[in-house]
Amino acid sequence: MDSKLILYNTLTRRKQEFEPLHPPFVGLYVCGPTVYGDPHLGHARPAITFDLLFRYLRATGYKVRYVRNITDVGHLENDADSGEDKIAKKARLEELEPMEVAQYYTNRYHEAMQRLNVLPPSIEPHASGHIIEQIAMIEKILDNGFAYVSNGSVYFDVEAYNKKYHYGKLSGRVLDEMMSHTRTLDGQEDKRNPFDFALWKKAAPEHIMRWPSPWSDGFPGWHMECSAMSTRYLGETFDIHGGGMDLMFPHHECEIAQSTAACGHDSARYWMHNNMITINEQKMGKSLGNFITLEELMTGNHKLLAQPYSPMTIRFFVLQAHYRSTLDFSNDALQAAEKGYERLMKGISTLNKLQPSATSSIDISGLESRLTAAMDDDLNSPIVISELFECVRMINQIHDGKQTISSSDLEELKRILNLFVFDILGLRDDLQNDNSQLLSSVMDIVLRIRQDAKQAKDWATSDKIRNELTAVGIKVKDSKEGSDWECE
RNA sequence: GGUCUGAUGGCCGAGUGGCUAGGCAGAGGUCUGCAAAACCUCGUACAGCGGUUCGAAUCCGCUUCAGACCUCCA
Repeated sequence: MDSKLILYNTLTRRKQEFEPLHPPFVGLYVCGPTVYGDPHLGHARPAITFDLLFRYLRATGYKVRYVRNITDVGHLENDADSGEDKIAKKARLEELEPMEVAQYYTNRYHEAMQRLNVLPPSIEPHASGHIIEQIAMIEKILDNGFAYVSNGSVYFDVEAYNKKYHYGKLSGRVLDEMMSHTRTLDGQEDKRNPFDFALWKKAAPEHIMRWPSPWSDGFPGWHMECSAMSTRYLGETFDIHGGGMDLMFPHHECEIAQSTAACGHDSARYWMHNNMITINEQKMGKSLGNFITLEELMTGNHKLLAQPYSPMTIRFFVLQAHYRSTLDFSNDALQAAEKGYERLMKGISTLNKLQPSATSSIDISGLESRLTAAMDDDLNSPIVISELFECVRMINQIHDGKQTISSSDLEELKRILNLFVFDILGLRDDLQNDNSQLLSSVMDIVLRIRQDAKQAKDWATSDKIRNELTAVGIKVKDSKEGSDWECE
């Protein structure tokens, strides 16, 4: 496929042509979930966004190493807290081993991702499994003079770093301005400056998750894991770093600072950030308590949900908006996505039933390049979908006998749609179920009986068959050629 | 207060100097014994006020409103 991918790079605040360091290889790192709670709709956005990127890069011939971490340690409750991290806190509440909690929610996350047809990353490293790498990186930062030890903890010296480099280059912040607007919090007496952040934190006696280090028994700071693991698996410099917009500051800013302080140069060349899913125009998030878990969405078991929504409805809903736009949740929007998804899938199954003609009255020559151009333009999946709906209209016109398609065009159309609908957008036809083969044979019999009744103008019988099928969720569709059917 | 986004028809959402996506919902029609599906037609929308331009939803300025980040968060 001939493509020239353009991506919006948060670092430069503009769209740039994507040029990998070592083609055909691409290194992609994305911030994964913190596994202390059930995955919610907010988690679906970055997962699907970067799944789309992963799939598209692969479809265009790149060999991608996609690293997405599991954060199972290291997120402090807050700076004013005793330093106990979230996982340990949750563990005490549930009286479970911390790793049991992490494993449970990791499994839950994987289940949800599988249902959303999100491909597993190439490597899924755990923060707890890379303490050694994190300690080594902290030592390097200390050696380079951009960190200091204080009372068993290690802090990043933002001021020293900013003299040589630019702290704030990603988020557009200026250190001097930040200094004049920073509140002083309690429990920060170990730090030289309030905006210094922890690289290593000494554990309080009651803290369960702890590891030995040259400075104290403790645990790594919030941002260390991503710097350490991206370097470990993708090298000091790699192609793309992704994550949610809310991670831009401080998380990604600190990652840049850490990697630069340790290695002397930038790590990721392209920074990509997906936008948030909002609910009543507010960010959906754990801290706001307005989130809907993916399980609730799929079962409909939540007071805001009018009905359950299938995983593919959710995926389609996410893909119908561009990843850098906020996407507002509502039942109306989800229901529209559900209908749209069904229309697309019905179109694909109609395509597979089409009979070719000697010639084509339709023109599909520009289709693939339009679809590719849309994806190349910073992953514009909404445009891809609008093109696909044009195809559905075309398919239905052919089905209705209003247009014709040659066998070579038919094969080409099937190839292109399979590529974009299933391989790149990652949709799955969930409208077909496992018993479809058997059901289809049974339906053939039933419909033949009904056809006989119609021939005999026995409308009472034919209507009875149709009505009773409708009652169990099977819709009968009559046309000139005969009868067809579909499940609700 | 700082940094940064955004405001598009009933709803969701692309686009971003002239040709004004797409889906859902709605109206009319074709087809059909009826129904459904499908197909055809239709809404002329871009927060407000100025400015630039032959021409702006699209560029510039101001105003209003909303959101994100600045403490864990996708």
